Amino acid sequence: MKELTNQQSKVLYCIEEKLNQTGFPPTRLEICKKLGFKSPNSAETHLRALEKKGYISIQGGSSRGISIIRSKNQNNPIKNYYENNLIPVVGLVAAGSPTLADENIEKRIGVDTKFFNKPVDFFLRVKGLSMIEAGIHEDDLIAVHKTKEVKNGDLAIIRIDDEVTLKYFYKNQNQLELKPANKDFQTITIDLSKQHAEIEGLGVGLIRMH
Amino acid sequence: MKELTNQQSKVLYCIEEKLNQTGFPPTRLEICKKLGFKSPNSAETHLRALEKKGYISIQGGSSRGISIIRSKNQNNPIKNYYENNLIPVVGLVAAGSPTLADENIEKRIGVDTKFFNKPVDFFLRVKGLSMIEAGIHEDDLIAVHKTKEVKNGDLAIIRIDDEVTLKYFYKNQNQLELKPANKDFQTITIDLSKQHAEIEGLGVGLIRMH
DNA sequence: TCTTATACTGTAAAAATATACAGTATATAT
DNA sequence: ATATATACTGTATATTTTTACAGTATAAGA
Repeated sequence: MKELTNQQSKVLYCIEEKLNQTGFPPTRLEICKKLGFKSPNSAETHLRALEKKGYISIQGGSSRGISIIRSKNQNNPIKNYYENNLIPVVGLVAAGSPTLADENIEKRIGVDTKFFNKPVDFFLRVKGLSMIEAGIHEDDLIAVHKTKEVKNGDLAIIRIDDEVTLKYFYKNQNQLELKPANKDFQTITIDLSKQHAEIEGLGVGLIRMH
Repeated sequence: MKELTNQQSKVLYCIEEKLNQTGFPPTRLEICKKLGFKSPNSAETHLRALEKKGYISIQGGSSRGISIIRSKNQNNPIKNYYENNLIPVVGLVAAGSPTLADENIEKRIGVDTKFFNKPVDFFLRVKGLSMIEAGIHEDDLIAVHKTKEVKNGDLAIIRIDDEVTLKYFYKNQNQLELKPANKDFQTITIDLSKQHAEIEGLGVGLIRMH
């Protein structure tokens, strides 16, 4: 299904909301009022876009003739929610691998996988203060996208033997540098011809609970 | 609940059917066509009777403004889903109030309200660097729990006139101190007997997208 | 008997609504 | 370079829709 723009999502939500509140869909003008548009045509064009992308159908010549199209795996939002959104939280123990094996999963949390810019495969609980100058605190959760494609300067999750670490990634030929964001910590330098390092993934987000 | 006549039941069923088929209620004329009436007033009077007996409510001045009144315990899973999981993100503009008015909502994101330790009412997008030493960066999202109950040292969202700010909260009698987490910024001191400050809520979490 | 509710037809006007058309502007893809 | 999609304002009009009013008729209750 084609992705919606921010504005299109708002219009779709506006329709859902009106349906939930009143049992009937909004008019163009009601959408405008709700979202601050000044021309009924603003609503109209968004509705046409939503129709084109298959999210709604519009019955021409009828007032409020908007139907939300619910595809098969969409029609049970609660089931869908739990299947798609309970992401595991993995504790980063001193010498442990961040695998998704059950014994490493602290809990699961309800976050949309598509919430961050890249899909989230798991969350990693941060230990230590090595990244504090990057605003990454102890016990923060780092949203990790599993990938081997990590560029220089990226926040990466790297495993060296059984030790997992979260650092800035820099690589030149066979030399791998893992830089902390804390003056009190030293850069880890690895000669890849002598020692193996596994790229576990990319840090694509952060969640903190106060 | 008052009993319905045969014809009134037919009209009520006609509304249900239309809702199931299209997602929006019928017009007077559509009811007439379905039930064989020749005057829109036939439908009108039946609708008034249904309203009087408490089966539907009619929103005057609106097309298709018919809502079927359902007993309280009938839970609506879709409504429930959206209430629980699509949390608004509010942009913290330089001089703006973090209200949930639609024009201030950037978008909505799929996060369980119960995910943080306290329920999240909205997310606030951080502007500026005044809290950077607390690991709060520009464009981070602060999960806000709407409350007036804020203790000294808490991360609070405070509105002074139209200006909204995120700071550490300290209060002694009439003196309110809002402390930044950045050496380059100064503590805001407010004499509450002279100036009003509104507690908008408590920061209960943080989300960052890389 | 008189009122009230039900159950309709028929007409008309006011109000709500959809929708086309003419613009402006920006971003992205081809 | 030229389309195409997005994201709007603003105006106008045809159509849809509500809703009031004027009737007719039957049945039930006070």
